[in-house]
Formats: sequence, structure tokens, C-alpha cells
Amino acid sequence: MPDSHDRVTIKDVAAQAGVSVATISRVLNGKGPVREATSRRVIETCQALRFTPHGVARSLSIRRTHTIGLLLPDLHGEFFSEVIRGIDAEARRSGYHLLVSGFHSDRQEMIAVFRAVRGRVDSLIVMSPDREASALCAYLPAGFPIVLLNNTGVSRDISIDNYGGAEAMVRHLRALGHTRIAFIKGPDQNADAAERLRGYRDTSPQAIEFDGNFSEEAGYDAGIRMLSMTQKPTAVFAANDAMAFGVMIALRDSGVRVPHDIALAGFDDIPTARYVTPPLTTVKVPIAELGRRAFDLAISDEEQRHEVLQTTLVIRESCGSTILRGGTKS
Amino acid sequence: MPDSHDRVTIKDVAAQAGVSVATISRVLNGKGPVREATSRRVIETCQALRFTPHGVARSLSIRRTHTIGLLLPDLHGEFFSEVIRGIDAEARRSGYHLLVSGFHSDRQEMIAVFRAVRGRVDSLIVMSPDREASALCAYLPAGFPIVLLNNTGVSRDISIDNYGGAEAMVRHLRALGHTRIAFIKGPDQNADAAERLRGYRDTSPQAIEFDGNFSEEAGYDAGIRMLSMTQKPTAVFAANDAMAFGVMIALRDSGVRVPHDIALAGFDDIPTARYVTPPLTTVKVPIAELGRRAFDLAISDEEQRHEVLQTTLVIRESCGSTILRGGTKS
DNA sequence: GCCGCGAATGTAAGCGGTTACATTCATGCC
DNA sequence: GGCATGAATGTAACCGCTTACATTCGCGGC
Repeated sequence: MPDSHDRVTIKDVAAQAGVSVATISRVLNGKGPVREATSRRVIETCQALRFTPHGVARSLSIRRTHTIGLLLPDLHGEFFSEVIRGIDAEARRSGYHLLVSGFHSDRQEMIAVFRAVRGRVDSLIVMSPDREASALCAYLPAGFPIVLLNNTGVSRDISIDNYGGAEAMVRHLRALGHTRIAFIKGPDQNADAAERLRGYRDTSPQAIEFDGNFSEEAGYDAGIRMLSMTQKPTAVFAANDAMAFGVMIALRDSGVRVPHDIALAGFDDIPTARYVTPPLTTVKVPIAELGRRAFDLAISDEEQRHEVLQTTLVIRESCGSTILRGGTKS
Repeated sequence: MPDSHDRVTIKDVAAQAGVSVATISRVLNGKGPVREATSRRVIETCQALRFTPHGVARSLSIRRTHTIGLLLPDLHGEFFSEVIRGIDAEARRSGYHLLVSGFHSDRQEMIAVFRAVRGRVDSLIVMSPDREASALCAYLPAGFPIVLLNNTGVSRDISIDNYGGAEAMVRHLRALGHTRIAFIKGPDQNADAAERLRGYRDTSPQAIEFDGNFSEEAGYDAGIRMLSMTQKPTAVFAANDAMAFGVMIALRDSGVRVPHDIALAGFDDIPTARYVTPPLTTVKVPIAELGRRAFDLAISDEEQRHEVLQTTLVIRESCGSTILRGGTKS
């Protein structure tokens, strides 16, 4: 039980060092003039007593927690872990802490988190590609600073050029001679998925679409369904890498070779994309960078700001183009 | 700047509702007797004013933050994201928040975190397979509750049966007829790595060891070195999955087939292990379960407790045994 | 020796809640 | 009607720190 510790407070240090609490505080925070000798004595006493300032007491006093909150749709998968990594790295550099929370795509849980932020975090980063999400901001304390990831809202957000990425990929496939390009869609309500779909539709010669939900299973299912078509596509473009992996397994299980029989492409460029066989051609999303920028935006003063991160085509082997083979070994 | 919000406090609600702050508090926390009508009025006022209790103020008062800290060696890779997921799920169930921090294997950063926990988290989960880590506990406020992951300390810890897992894998390889089994080691100071190595040494007919550090690159390098041996091993057992992936790529790049020419095995069973080609035979570590238990232990009263999680052999295709093929599709 | 003044330090009022204790209120009973 | 009694509510101290403001100290200049 967290009771045994927590005993030594600033008062104890003050008493022991023979000064007032104000002086302790001044020394610890490097504010106000303190005589060199006094300062040394205070520091020694702190060490002797193993004193550490009490986090929430300090936060209450200075009205800042130096913590930012991160709300994710789910903690599954590499995409999210990369985002966390990007944010954490930046937060640490700035002396901030990170409070993470995965809500299982549940509206109520999301609201619960929104109601718990006051006095707990200085700012909130919400990643919820669900289009409805921005509406839920109403449940935040009025005026609470927030930044939206992969979603657009009224105040500050940062998103990905999904449309451009999809467009570039379809162009690449067409350049390789493909005309029957299938697309595996993401979840209906997902903003990223919608943009990727739009990019595909606007660029592909014909629309061959399969439902999906960003999971490997969905990719697998789509792969199986696809193979039963009389006129199979010659290329498959999955709305994210995880689904592309699913397709890959479905094809492998059915003895269909990638890229020889069917070309396969994904979206995101999660770390694993390099390690599957064949390495996956995909659209690279600068995930860690997304996190980094999100953090910077979260602690910035700007009331209003919309950023868009560009994507890049990463050509590996799953589409049969080995001319520009990239990143087999990291 | 986080300044615009944060205006409405419990006092405002009290004034507006025509009651004292104590009553507000009682209603919100469901303590003490409150007349039905009063309660309703308070709740309505809270909603009207969009009042939310101030986190740190509350924490300071009740001397509990309902937050637990998680300190990880690095936020890289699937292993850690799985751990976070396991802990988060359990924390949410118990109404706790999760403060994560990745320290880049830097001693100083770790100490810095240790000094920042007082009054910020109720308990700390530290995952640091580095053997030295438990010594660093001295930098924690005296008596601060902590649980060690994959490391043994004086108070509470939970670790993995690395020895047994390695042993089982080597036995499996021997049963398949292998006698020249190479092992790719983890980092020197890593406790998990040391136990896995010990399991290998105690079971393998001969020791063919390569240095490694749990990274894909290290696996790749070991793979290349291995191929230049005059008498190559017939099976390779990497101390973790990431290194096994590296080996897989090295072999593929050199035209060596797995498992036909060389059998390959890993350790951890991270999600990706199922998706590489061929699917990786490995030792399953119940990662999310590890997180779950760690959390439970963190908030428990037990002063002293050591848990060990069992591992299981997961036979896929990378060792040529297709008899018990498992989990191709999740 | 006294005064003025900046440097060093101390005092105490918050920060926004919780809660022990005090107070008020509504009943029921004599 | 007076009073004991428990329910409902209010008062104010406290959690551990920061900081505005007050106080004291040390010292140079007259």
C-alpha cells in the first residue's frame, strides 16, 4: 500500500536545515537570491533526508502539471506504439510527462476521460480518426486545450495527406501496367480511410472495392473473397499495412504468389512492412514525426492551427518493381 | 496556453447551488447523507456550470493520485506496446491512470524519473531487464512501492520463465534431429537474455554462440557471419523474435531457405511472428498478461512477492515441423 | 553612530479539493 | 411545548508546495 513513504516534506527539510520553507523552495527551483552557503546546506539536507518535492502539491500551487494526456482509440498495433514513441521523445526533451489512455473506441469511455482531464494534464492529444470525435469535445471543460490527430476540428489539429498518398500509389501501380486495381477499404467512420478511398477512386481506372476495418483479419477475408472472383484484380491496394499483411497471408495460403501473380500494396509503412516477404510496397506516413509535432502543438500557445503531414511512396518488392528497392535492411 | 479553462471550481458550484462545498463534495463522491433534492440540485448545477473536479487538488487532499507510473527501457518494438496495452486495460478497469515514460537506457534519466514519482504516481512499474536496475531503486523515495518486470529485486517482481522456454525450444530442435544448434545472444547485461542463454547452454549438445543485442540488425549480422562458417549450423535459435527476423532476412538475401536449409526459432512470440514467411516457431511469452499482473501487483498491499510467468512453445513453420502448425490466421 | 538600501530570508495566504467536527434541522415522544 | 436524536448541512483545517509581501541583515556613506 502506498503509505509507508511520502513522509518527508519540505517542512521537515526546512526544520532540519534551519531555514524557512520558502528558502527550500527557492533553492530547489533556482529562483530568488539565496546565499551560496545556505544553498549548499539546503541541498545537503535534501539529500540527507532523501527529499523529493511532492508532484501534485507542486502542480496545484503552480497551476501546471507538466503532463500532457494522450487519448488513443486502441493501444493495439505498431501504428500507435510509434505515435507514443514520437510524443514521449519530445515530451521528455521538454520535461513533460505523458499520461496515456486507450479507450476501446467506446464513446462513453472517451467522455469519461474528457471529464477527468481538468487538473490532471495541461493539454490533451486525441487521436480519433472517427469523424464523430470532434463533436465529443463538448464534454471537455470549456476552453481546454486539445489537439486532434488525424481528424479536423475547430481549433488545433494535425493530419496526414491520405488523399495524396493514395493517389501516388495508384499512379505507381498504373505505371507498372496495372488496370484492375482492387482497394480494401478502412472502417466507414474513419476519416483517414475515407480520404484514402477518395484518392483511390479519383485515380483508379475502375473501382473494385472490398470492405475492411484496418485489421489483419479483414485483409485476410478480402483476400479470400478476391480469389473467388472470375476476373481477379492484378493489383491490390489495402488502406493500411495490417490489412495488406492479411491479404498476403490469404494469398500465400492459396498458393498465389506476390508480386508474380498479384501485386500488393499497403499504407502507413509500419516497421514490420520491411520484414514481411516480400517486403511491402506502401505509403510511408511519418508516424513518430506526427507524434512529435502533436506534442509541440499541444504545449504551444497557438489557438488555431491545422497541419498536414506529407506522405511518401516506399517502393519495395510486393508490387514487382525491384528497380528502386528500398530498405530491406534497416 | 492552458489558461483559458480551469475557471469553475467547487466553490462556484457551491455558491450557485446555494450549499456548502462539503455538500458538493459529498454528492460527487457519494459519501455521507445528502437529501435527494439537494443532490439533484447539485448535480444539475455541476452540469450547468460544466464543473469537473480538479485532479491534482483532489489527489493532494486524499493522498492518492490513482495513477501508476510505467518506466520502460525504450518505447520501441512490439514487446513494449503489448506490455503497455496489458497494463492500460487493467488500469482502466480499476479506474487508474497510466503515466508512461521511456528512458533511453540511460542511467541518469532513470534516476531523474525515480526522483519525480513522489506525489505523482501511487506506485511504479519498472521494466528494466538490466541487472543493475534494482540497485537504482535506492534513488526512489524511501519505501516507495514499486514492481520490477523481468528483473528480480528485494520487494515485488514478476518475471518470465526464460530458462524453461529456452530449454523447451532446444529440446524441440533436437527432437527434430538438429545437433548443430546456434544461439544468438541478447545484450550482456540483460537478465532475460542471460537466462535464455543458460537454458540453451544446459540443453544444447554443443555451444555455437553469436553476440547480439535484441535488435534486428544484430540478427542480420549474426546471420551473415554464420553463413561464412565452414560447418554451418543446421538450426538457429535467436534470443528474441526481432533478431530471428534479422536472421531471416540475412538468409533470404543469401538465398538460404528456411526451414529447408536452416531451421530458425525465436523467443517472445510478438504479434508479427505469425506474419513473417515462413511463420516463426518461437517461445510464447504472455506479454499482455505480464502487464496485467504487473498492474495488479502494483496496486496490491503485498510487500513482498515474486511471480514467474510460464512460457509455451509455439510451433509454426520456420523449423520445418508442420505437424502442429499454429495460428496462421489469428 | 546612524541611515538607507539592496540582498537574504521569513511569514502566511493561497492553489482546489476532502473531511473531522460543529451546527442546524426535522421528528417523535413524553 | 420541550427535548433527545439522528439526519442534513456548514465550517474550517489540512494536504505540500509556491510566492507576494514583510522583515531582517549587512554594509557603505555621511
